[in-house]
Amino acid sequence: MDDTPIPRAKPTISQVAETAGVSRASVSRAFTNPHMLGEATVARILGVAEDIGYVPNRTARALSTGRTGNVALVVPDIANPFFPPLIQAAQSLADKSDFCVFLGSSGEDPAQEDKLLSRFSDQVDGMILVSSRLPEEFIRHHAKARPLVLVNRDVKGIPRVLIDSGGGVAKAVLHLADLDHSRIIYLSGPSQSWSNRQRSAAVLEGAHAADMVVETINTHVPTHEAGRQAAGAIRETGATAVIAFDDLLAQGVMAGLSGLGLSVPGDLSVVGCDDVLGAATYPALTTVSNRSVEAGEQALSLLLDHFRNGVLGDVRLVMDTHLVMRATTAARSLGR
Amino acid sequence: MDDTPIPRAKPTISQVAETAGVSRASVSRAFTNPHMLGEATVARILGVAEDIGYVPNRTARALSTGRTGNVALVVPDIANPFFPPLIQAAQSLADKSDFCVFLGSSGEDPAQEDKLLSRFSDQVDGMILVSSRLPEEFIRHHAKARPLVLVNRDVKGIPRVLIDSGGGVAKAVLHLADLDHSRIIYLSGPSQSWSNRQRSAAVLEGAHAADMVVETINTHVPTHEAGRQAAGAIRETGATAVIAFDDLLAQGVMAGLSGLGLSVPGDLSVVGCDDVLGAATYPALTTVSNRSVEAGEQALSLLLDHFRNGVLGDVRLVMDTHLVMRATTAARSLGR
DNA sequence: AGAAATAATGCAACCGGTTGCATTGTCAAG
DNA sequence: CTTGACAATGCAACCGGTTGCATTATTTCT
Repeated sequence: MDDTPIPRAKPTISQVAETAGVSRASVSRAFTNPHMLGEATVARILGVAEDIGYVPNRTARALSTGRTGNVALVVPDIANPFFPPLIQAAQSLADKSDFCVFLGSSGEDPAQEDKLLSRFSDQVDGMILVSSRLPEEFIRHHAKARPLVLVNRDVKGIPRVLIDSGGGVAKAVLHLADLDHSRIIYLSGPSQSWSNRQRSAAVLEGAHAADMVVETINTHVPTHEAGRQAAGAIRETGATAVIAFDDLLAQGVMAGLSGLGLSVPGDLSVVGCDDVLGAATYPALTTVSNRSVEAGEQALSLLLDHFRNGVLGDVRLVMDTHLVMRATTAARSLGR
Repeated sequence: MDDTPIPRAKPTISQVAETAGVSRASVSRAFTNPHMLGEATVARILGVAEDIGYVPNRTARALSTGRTGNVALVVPDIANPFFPPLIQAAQSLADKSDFCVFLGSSGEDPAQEDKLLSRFSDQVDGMILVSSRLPEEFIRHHAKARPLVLVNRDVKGIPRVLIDSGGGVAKAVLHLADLDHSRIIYLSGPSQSWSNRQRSAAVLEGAHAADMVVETINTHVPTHEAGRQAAGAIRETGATAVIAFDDLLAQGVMAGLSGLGLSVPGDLSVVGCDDVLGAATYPALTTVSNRSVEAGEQALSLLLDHFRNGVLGDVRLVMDTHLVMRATTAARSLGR
């Protein structure tokens, strides 16, 4: 005996309309504009809907209204510990306004990033692009299709939230100068990264002002492994301190240095950026504070504001940072 | 002079049809079933589409076909370092099949998780639920609406991918026994967590077999902070070793212990789980390996298979783990 | 040459909602 | 009593695609 008890198909607006004895239009309005209907009618419709388990279909609604109730969030690499708190913050805020968020990870690849944006474009009301590696014209192009907010990327005319790590990095340079270092390394991150350009500039400028000499070493992607591999090159230079693009690199460098028999901060001082590992490393990493949670919230707020209040001008939100001194920096060792 | 050069609206199938001199049906087929059309016609249509920048609308397509090309991924807490690699893996695989992924974070709250699933339900072809905290009946209910795959949750009849940390934990217990510990603590994670139940059971069982006494201390959420706060209670018990639900807790415990003037592994041995921080902590954490990347890939594969090959039975994929010995375990100190 | 099979394309309904406009019914003002 | 204003609801078109079926043109077979 075949006892399939319930037909699988989800109830639609038509079924509610029929069993409530009203038109489909009325059912629709009961959900979106209840004040257009009599109180009793609304109550009855909602009752029936509840009974048969009806819930409005977001896809159909999107097609009809052009509003999807979705936003997209694209980052270079989910697994990079800088991003999850930001993602979390944005998602949690979106949630409160009943928005769903699409997540995309570009793997630091501009072409991939572009593909993701195109895929998302017609299913979202707006997008947030974090640390975009895309050429400016591409960003502009996508911004034309949908409202778009940038994080850590500075494109004139497009709303952006910037974490100004430059300030913190400048302080780090000063700090090293105080400790008597005169030859330092900047271990660079992705060349397309706005943050990297900013940090790089801050190091160069600060060092120049303090009369130190700086050498830059490039990495392809900011990972622990890349940092480790850079350790050898760093030793070759004879520098006594290194400022890394981010904590992951810094941590890698420390691992690599230790593998070469060099101690931190005894032989070299190391400074990270983003304060992403907290005090978890040993020695505890001196680094530049991060405000990614706030950045994620701000970016999403900008988007939501835009949805509600219409157009949104040339917003440029800057949040400053500071130096978190811990245990990986020390006075230049006498031997060097 | 108003020089708005391009009309903002995206081109639709109708415009392509008109300028190519064919019906809308043909345009549709040119994209989805080109072999039904003459070669020349397909070429012409595709050409026109390219010219005017037409790209099929995913929302409209979804409404009409019932297939959305989206999947949902729900985790308890994005910021917990266990999840990002899994998310990354799943998203990256989805990407290759042209799927978009919705990400939801429940904040360890079952009600929130339920709400997210309902919101996603009608915009996705399937969902992946990682470490669900939902009561079984709720999971079954959602599984009725959409194909659903579980990770680290064992519900009969629903496809699931399980990381069997039990094996690794058992080895950890043995390891501690070898080191002469006889009183140990299990620092428990979320009570709704399948992984927690599994680990807890493995500790209890292993300890019993080795004739050790175990005490369990509960935490609300598995965070660094929670671990830190548990340090006091741990000291009170007089135990000489602790196995923590995950690395975050273990790391917190170490921080807390160190604040109390106790050293690891001198005074107490600590074992984590998930190998999420690599060797980044100091001392480097002894822990149980994690296979979250594979788990994410497997879960998504199961879903995709299901989409293509129809129904999918009672799959239960188990991946084993092992103990990664590093520096936070040592023989029981003589003084204790 | 005529019939039947086959290929290429169009017609029109459908997916599940939303919304401008028309219709009906009430009530108050003139 | 009209009549105009307003409240409550229905009609039907629309959003942008997909797809079963019908139609027409072209082969192929006997």
